[in-house]
Amino acid sequence: MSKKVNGKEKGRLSRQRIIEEAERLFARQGYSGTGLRELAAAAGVNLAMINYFFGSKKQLLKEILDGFLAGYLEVARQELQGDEEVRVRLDRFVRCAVAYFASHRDALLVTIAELPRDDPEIIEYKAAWGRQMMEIIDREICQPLAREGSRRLSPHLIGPLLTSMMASRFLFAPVMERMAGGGEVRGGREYAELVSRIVLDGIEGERNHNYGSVN
Amino acid sequence: MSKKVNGKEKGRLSRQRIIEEAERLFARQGYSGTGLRELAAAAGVNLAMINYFFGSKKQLLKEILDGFLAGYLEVARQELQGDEEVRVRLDRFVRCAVAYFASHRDALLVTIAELPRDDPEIIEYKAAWGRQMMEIIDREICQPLAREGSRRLSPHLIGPLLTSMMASRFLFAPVMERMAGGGEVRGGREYAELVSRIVLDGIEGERNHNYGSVN
DNA sequence: CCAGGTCTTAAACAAACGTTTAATTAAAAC
DNA sequence: GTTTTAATTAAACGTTTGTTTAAGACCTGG
Repeated sequence: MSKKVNGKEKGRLSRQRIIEEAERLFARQGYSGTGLRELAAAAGVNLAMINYFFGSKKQLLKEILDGFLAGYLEVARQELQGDEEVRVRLDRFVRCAVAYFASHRDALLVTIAELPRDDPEIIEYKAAWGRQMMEIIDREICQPLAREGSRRLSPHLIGPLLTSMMASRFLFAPVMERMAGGGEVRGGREYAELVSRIVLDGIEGERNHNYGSVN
Repeated sequence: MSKKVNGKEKGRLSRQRIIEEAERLFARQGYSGTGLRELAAAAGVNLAMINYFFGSKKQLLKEILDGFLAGYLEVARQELQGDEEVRVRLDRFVRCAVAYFASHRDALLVTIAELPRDDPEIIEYKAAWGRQMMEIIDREICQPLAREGSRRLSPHLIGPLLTSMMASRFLFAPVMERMAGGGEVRGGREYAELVSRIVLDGIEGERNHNYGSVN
């Protein structure tokens, strides 16, 4: 162990290690299901360090959620806006967001599992993030699509829908891995392509569109 | 309060009330975040009744997961098989599954939030359910589509994808409700239609399919 | 009426929980 | 070299946790 750090960095490293282990444990056992003693042991720090750095367990959770959601929002901003047509930007966004999810898998799982929780300390801040996300999706996807003549889509439905699609693989991964004959964790590349294709053209993908109306 | 039940039914009613309140509380506070005393108070029963009926807290969770997943599997079996073309059956399945999710909202949230947990007592049983689900989806969707000439789809990707799409609205609902200017819980009918349309034809829906290849 | 099963209760158990305190070490600043 | 500041430690705080126990209430079948 490299205990000989420059001094000033020592605390920062402990702090970082706590966050990383918290994401790992919260994803596997849940936020409430993970004790601070177990977390401290996994991170190799003293129990009191967690409250020293973050003030409380809930504040640590907030920091994890904030870090992940801010990064996701950043991806949406960067990939969804531009002069290209909606299809191109949507395809780019899906690929980048899936890649972002893959590299922040634990934080993603923590965020999704804590989404439905109605803790008053956290829900309002999640709503604030949601408002920004809806704004981007409405401006860059829904409005352009409506201008092209497609039916008007509500960003409040499309936003969660897109996010859930891109996250589905990671959400189900623990179960899939336990299933025989499949589920080995392959590169997320082809998965991103599948999601993009379905979002753009449906499950049959760029063919067979000459069916009559259904129902 | 109708305390005057036929006698033999009394226990069954208490048991039922415990399950209902457990779904409600687990959905809002998480499984680990809900204490048995709080649950007992909400259900109007004595603390010891929970262990009397279910043996342990984890067994109660298992029963909730099992009830929901069995119902979901039943919907998939009933709506996905038949002689109609894939599009028709998929459309029907999406509408029925969304309706099922809507009427079992709390159990759905509990199930999704507990999906990534790797508790050895539960994960193997979740995997058993997943295997049955993958079997149905492969037989009724992936294979017929491949026969029609579409690209071969992996049920291990399509299954979680479909489920996540149909669940997205309910998963994000607590956050959406807190957001201003939208998110009022409207009937799931138009939401089911949106999901079905995207699955079948993509986000632009039944038009504008004459774009060139992307990227 | 009484025996037998189901259901309900209050009380206690050890263990684990999140948080706080006070004392100590180590590096930085002056 | 001394003062400040940041990082780390062990120990204890009072609650709350899931579970168990033993006794009592209730209704049912004989």
